[in-house]
Amino acid sequence: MTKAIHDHEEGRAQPGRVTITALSAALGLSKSTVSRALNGYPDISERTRLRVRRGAETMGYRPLSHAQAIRTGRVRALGLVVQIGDHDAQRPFLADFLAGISVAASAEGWTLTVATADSEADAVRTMEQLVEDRKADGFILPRTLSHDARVALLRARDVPFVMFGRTADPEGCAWFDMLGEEAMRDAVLHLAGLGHRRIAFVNGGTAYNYSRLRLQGYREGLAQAGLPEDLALIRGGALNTADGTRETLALLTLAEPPTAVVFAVDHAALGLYRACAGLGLAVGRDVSVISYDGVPDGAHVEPPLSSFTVDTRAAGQRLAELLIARIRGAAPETLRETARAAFADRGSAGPPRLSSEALSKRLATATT
Amino acid sequence: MTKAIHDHEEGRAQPGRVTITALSAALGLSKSTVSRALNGYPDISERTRLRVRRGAETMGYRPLSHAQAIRTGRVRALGLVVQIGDHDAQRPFLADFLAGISVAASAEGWTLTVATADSEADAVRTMEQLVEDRKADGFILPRTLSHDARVALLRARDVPFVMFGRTADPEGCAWFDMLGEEAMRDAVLHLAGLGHRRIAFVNGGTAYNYSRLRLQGYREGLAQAGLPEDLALIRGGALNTADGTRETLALLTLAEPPTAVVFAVDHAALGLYRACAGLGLAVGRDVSVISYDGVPDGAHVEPPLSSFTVDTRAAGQRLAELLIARIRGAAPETLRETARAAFADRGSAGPPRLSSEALSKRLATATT
DNA sequence: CCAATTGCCGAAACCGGTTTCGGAAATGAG
DNA sequence: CTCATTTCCGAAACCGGTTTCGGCAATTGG
Repeated sequence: MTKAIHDHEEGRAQPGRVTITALSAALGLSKSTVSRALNGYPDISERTRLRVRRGAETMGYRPLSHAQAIRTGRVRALGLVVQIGDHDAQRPFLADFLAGISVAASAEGWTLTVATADSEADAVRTMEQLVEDRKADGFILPRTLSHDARVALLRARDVPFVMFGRTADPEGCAWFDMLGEEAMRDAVLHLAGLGHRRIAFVNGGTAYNYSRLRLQGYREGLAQAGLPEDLALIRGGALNTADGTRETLALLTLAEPPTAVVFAVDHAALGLYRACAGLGLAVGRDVSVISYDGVPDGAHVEPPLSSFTVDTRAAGQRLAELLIARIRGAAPETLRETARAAFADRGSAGPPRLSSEALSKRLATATT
Repeated sequence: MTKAIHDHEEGRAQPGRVTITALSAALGLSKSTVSRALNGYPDISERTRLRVRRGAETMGYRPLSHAQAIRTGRVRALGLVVQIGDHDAQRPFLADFLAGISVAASAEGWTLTVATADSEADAVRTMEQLVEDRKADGFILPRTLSHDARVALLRARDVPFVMFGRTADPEGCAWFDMLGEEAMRDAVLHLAGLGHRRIAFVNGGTAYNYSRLRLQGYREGLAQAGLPEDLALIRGGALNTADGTRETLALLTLAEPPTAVVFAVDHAALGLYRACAGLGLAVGRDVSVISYDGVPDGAHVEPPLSSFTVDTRAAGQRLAELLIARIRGAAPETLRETARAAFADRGSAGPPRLSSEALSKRLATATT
């Protein structure tokens, strides 16, 4: 009679599960002793602790995280809010990123709660919900902005988080990041070493913090190579192939066009291929290009795109490990790591066949 | 003194949260009455139920799912185990798929628990863990196989699930699926209508259930167009661009090559572009192609790939809705839906410029 | 040798919900 | 008007854990 509207066959405790009560009974101990033994309280003798551990092992006892959560407030879940349509470059990485997080999380018995959002404001709202409903104990923040509303929220609410990327104000922030600036610097040095004198730079989205750093790396490279900085050769806001094509055309129609271009984003670099194809230029010979990300598509163009590749899976894994440490109480200052991107030299960068002047002349005749 | 090893500042009930006890006190009712009122029990008067609803609304009461779960066994979370490295085609869809699921789930106050696996066996193990730890109340199964170990597990454990795709044995299965067979049939009819007489088919992975259906659709198209079936024109196992290039070359070097090719998978179809480029053939003129999936990359080749596009986001959304209904007790037989893929005619399929014989002859001269 | 600690564990309260059970009041039948 | 049903709600048990509190035994200090 007294029955919920939506009734399934559920509701009763499942038979197989061994609870802490069953375990304590089997061991002849009280629930509280078992609980404290397993959670590392100091007022349990080493002998008992060991006995409890072994008993739990053999009986296959696994505490239900949501039963623990009711008292502790922690559900042993990491949170990730993915911003959709943010920019296309994010997508190919997602599966690998998730794989890395998932592997690190499950190694510690944690899980991953994923939500999506279609704007930064929406992301903040979504995270707020997840925190409110205690669906995650902390968050991984991909694509950190220079001034990030998500960081502000989490700081205010005192929710643990780890950024994939660094930020302007490091106060209370933990992070893992790739050294994009070093990659850009090395790209310039590599091209300069091949003999290029006019090396352009096409940056990604300006709001992202990485853009600032990569531009800085490009400049550092020029300086170390003893090359002058030409503002006409620095462009930005290129996130996808169409953007890349546009920026390439703008660069090549300059009075003194570059003979090599460094891109901050692979997908934009792929646009250079299309621009060159339209102009009858050979990539890697007439125009050289080096980029950053290591997207799979880059291997399928001709010549394959030379790029600093990021191990997204490893990044996800490390981020999850850092976040778990953070949730367990480690100070954010001790949880800051960076890694280098590996240069995959695949042939899109070679010695300049034409000088800037010759290139300019050839383009003038080609387009008329 | 008595303190856990890893102590953060957490542990106490957060101040802002309004519990069911607080709500019931404010209403002058008992906890049990409030609980039953909100959960639709019939032994609560309509007047009281309304009063409770309003009170909950104004006080901002939101039950903690994990507190409910301790008794009900349900955590209001959907589960998704993504198979990594399964095949590349899956990746670009992932973000949209997640977005769809996420949106439908959060509309009902549910969340999404994601894990990854690198094989089917691993996926089964992972799902078992999630069920065991009650991290998900049910699962969405992407990429259904004809004989799926995941289905066997979930059936045995009586865990609700919904498939993205159909399966050989529909017993107890709910699903949402795209009518790939109709798309393949229509592709053949479209090409036949343009004048093509020799139309090849390159299928995807044979283990997937969709492959069986799409092949069937191709055959149906031939039959309806009154064209003979030539086994030499039917190939399979092409999942990525390299596969597609290989299969295209195999087809074009036949004594009687096809003038048009239908692909079951966009990424494989992109391989045809590379094969044609190598052979000096113009896609859409010398060789026509129609494919299936609607991946973004298809829009960036020349001419853009004509493809039956799948609205992955909508699929994810519908799947989540179906799964929630299933978890709430709806019979699986009532939760089976299909949708058509929309044909995006972008120019890679045109009337045959060369006959099969002429094409063969031209290829013979080109390669020597 | 006695008092004060210390080490170790059990009893019980608690977390925030759900569900069972029983009883008072209202309703209907005779 | 009485008695049997309903209708509707409260008290209390319960879910599976964690944490507080207190007590007994063994140790230490003087």
